[in-house]
This record gives sequence, C-alpha cells and structure tokens, in this order.
Amino acid sequence: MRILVVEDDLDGGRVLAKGLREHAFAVDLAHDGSTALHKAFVNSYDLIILDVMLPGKDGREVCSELRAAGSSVPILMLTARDQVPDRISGLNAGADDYVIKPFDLGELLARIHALLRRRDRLNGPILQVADLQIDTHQRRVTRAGRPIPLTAKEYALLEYLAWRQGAVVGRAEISEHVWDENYDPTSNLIEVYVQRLRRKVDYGHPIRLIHTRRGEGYQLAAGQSDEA
Amino acid sequence: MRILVVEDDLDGGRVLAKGLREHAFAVDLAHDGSTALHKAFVNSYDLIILDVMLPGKDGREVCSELRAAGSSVPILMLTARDQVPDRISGLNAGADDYVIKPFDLGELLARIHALLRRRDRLNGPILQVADLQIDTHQRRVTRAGRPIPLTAKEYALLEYLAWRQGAVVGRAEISEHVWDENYDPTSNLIEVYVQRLRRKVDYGHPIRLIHTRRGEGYQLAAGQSDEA
DNA sequence: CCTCGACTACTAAAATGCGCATGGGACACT
DNA sequence: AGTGTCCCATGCGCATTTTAGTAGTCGAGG
Repeated sequence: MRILVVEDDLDGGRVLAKGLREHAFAVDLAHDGSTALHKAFVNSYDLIILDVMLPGKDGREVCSELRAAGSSVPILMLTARDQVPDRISGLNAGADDYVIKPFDLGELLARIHALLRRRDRLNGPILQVADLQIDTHQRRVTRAGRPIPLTAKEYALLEYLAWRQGAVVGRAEISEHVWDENYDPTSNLIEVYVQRLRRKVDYGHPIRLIHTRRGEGYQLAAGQSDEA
Repeated sequence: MRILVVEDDLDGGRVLAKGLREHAFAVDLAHDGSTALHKAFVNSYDLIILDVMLPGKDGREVCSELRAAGSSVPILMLTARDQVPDRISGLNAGADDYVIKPFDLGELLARIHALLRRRDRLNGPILQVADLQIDTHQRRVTRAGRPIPLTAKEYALLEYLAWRQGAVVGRAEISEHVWDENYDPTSNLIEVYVQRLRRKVDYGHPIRLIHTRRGEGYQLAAGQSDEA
C-alpha cells in the first residue's frame, strides 16, 4: 500500500515515513501543497496523509482541490491540538478522518487501516487465499495454521497481491503500490522478492498460490492449472 | 445466484437445499463426487457447497480436480466437528471457506454472502462470445467451460477482437492495439497469431468464432453472414 | 470453366528477452 | 563488530516471439 505524506516539517515527515515503512507501507514525501497535488495526480496512492499547516496552499485547499478534481483517494488530516476548528473545516474540505498532533503511531496506523478497509469494503482485517491467511492489523501471515515470518517488503508485496487476489497484477502496478517513487524499473527487484515470497509461502505445500504469468505479471490464487 | 450442493446424506441435502431456496437461491443437488464434478463442468454455478464426506471421490478430491481444471468458482466446505484436520486439507485443496457441521443456517448464509461479495469485488468484466468467455482480470479464457491457456500476445489479440466483437477489424487496427509502434507492416505476424488462436480456440468446435474477411481483416463473432 | 494473381494459412527454425537463481555489497540498527 | 534487510549485478535456460519460406485458397476476368 502506497502512501503520500504531506508535512512541511522535514524531520517530522521523515520520522513518520520511517514509522510507516516499518509497517510495510511504501511512502512518498511532499513538503508543500503544490508538490503534494502534483504527486497525487501523477501517482496512484492508496492513501494521503495531509498536515493542515503547510506553506503556500494549506491542507484544506489541497484536499478540496483533489476532491474537485474527482479523486476519491482516502485522506487523513493531521491537525494541531489547539486548532480544533481545523477538524471541522478539514472534514468539510473532503477529508475522511483526522488525527490530532502529537499522535501515537499505533493510533495513526489503526486509522489508516480503517480507511483502507472502508475503501475496499472488506469486512475484516483478514485476507484469505485458500489456506493462506493475512492479518493486516497484526501484519501476521500464516499458512495451514503455521506462522510465516516476513520482512516489511515481503509482507507489503504479499498483501498487495492478496488484496488483488485472483487478478493478474502487472509489474508496473506492483512497483506503484509496493515501492515508492524511487523505484528503478530496470531493476529486477520484483522478481527477487517474488522468489523470496515463494520460498516462504509456497515451499512444501501441495498447491502453489503465487503464479507467474509470463509477459503479463503475477497472480495470487488458489486454482491455476498451468496448462490444459 | 445458482448453487450446487454436494452432500451424500439425502435428507440432509434436501433440508439444506430447501433452506437455501427459501433465501432465493437456485439449488442443484449432487450426492457423490463424480456427479458433482460433471454438473460443475456442464453448468456454471456461482458457488459450490461441498461436504467432505462423500462416497467415491471425497470433497477434497472434487475440490482439487475443479481447481486443477482451472475453475475459480467459490467453494465452501462442510466438515464434521471432530475432523478438524479436514479444515486444513480442505483449504489446501483450494476451498475458500469451511463451515463445521452441524451448522446454523444463518451462519452458513452469512458465509455464502461473504464469498459471493468477495467474488463480485474481485471479478472484473467478462467478455463473452457464444460459449467463449474471457475473464479480463484473471486473464483466463474458457470455451465451453474448458480453460484455454494463451500466451501474452495471443491473449492480447483475442481480447482485442472480443472487445470489438462482431466488427470486422483491419490489420492496421490490430497492429496498433496489440503491438507497438515498431510493428513492421510487411511481416506476417498477425496471420501467424490468428492461426495460433484458431488452433486453440476454434479447433474441435462445431462453430468457428474467428472469421477471415478477405481483403478487410478479421472478425470474432458467433454467426457471421457469409456475404458482403 | 479455367487461369492467374493476390491474398491467406500453415510450418518450422532462429532469435529474442523474460523470469529464475544466486551471491555480494550498501546501509542501518543493535 | 555483528546481524538482518534491502538492493544491485550477472549468467543462464527456455518459453515466447519473430522471421522466413512454402503451400493453399479465393475470386475476378478471360
């Protein structure tokens, strides 16, 4: 899941980005409203975290411009404690939720997941593909009841594939959602990580879940006969 | 919504079928694995409810054979309470969910709706030409229920023809959409790929779907008028 | 009805480049 | 310093794509 963090405080932004990356999000940063809008239009984010206080265009303006442009990306606003009216105007501008600074990372993550879930119309935090279960809250993966330890990137990739389960997912889509704007399309990172996931997820199981569609992309699904 | 119930206990099956019909499902019954497989191939169900305990082929076998044949129909397994390992092996065989017998009809209905909802969320637009079906998300093609494996280019060509089904599609249009700007118009690539598609799609079927319009292009359609 | 030329079908071999595997290096955090 | 994750680079096998060549079909005009 790829997130855009818009925050004028450089350090604050970096700290937040790091925290999110540890929880398997791909994070881009923007430090002012115009940059934020530009990035939001160019890339496809799954969520945008928007500080109200920004140089130039403030958060509410960014938000309403996005909505005016027809974007339905979930937006989470950050507001300072003493600016209570900001909450109201933020929601008015089209934000989906707000969090008061200073915030606890755990709470922020909970709100993020709630927004993502709402968008996906998922009923719960568990993604399931055959006997593979992914708890998106705890970031825990099990297959046939056995826990599978994954690194942040491995998890991010698996979760994205699971979120689009059944569909053939192209490399461009994967890099868009699992990596950030610095992804180098000539690298073979995706293949490397798919291979790592296979070792951990598919090894020793009768049916494979991660399928290669040569020339098209990858697919996470239960039933795939590779020939016929 | 059409459901296949596979249950060897005649009374149990009838009771379940009645309960489902009261909730507006169309229900077919099968009492053993082979019949179930046959019905599943001939008809297209929206969901299959599969008892693990069956005479002859058991539920897991039916399940994995369906998956091996490329079917992606949602499968809900019924397992007895004391056969806990069945849950695992059921999911292993490619089932999407399981319910423990004896079950409450309300709970079963909830699971059914959850699976159907998931399918709706995940299933993309399906192109259909006579008995040829193209799932554009899974990139899977079936004719008369049988999966047809295609390479990336073959699929791209077929999807484009299907997208413009009925119309006569010229070579220029095909090369524009299926190949890139470097396409060499003196090559016979299109003819080669049309030929490959015919082998896979039309061979062994009474009606041809891929038609040549001499001097004009090609056409994907069920019944073509042979004059001009 | 036959012939001819243009268009299309089919086959097979050559070339391309995708995806897999693996190991080592950069970087950060302990 | 040590551990682990992420990223980069190389080489290879092989499915797919492409090229090329021959056989076959169609339809109009003689």
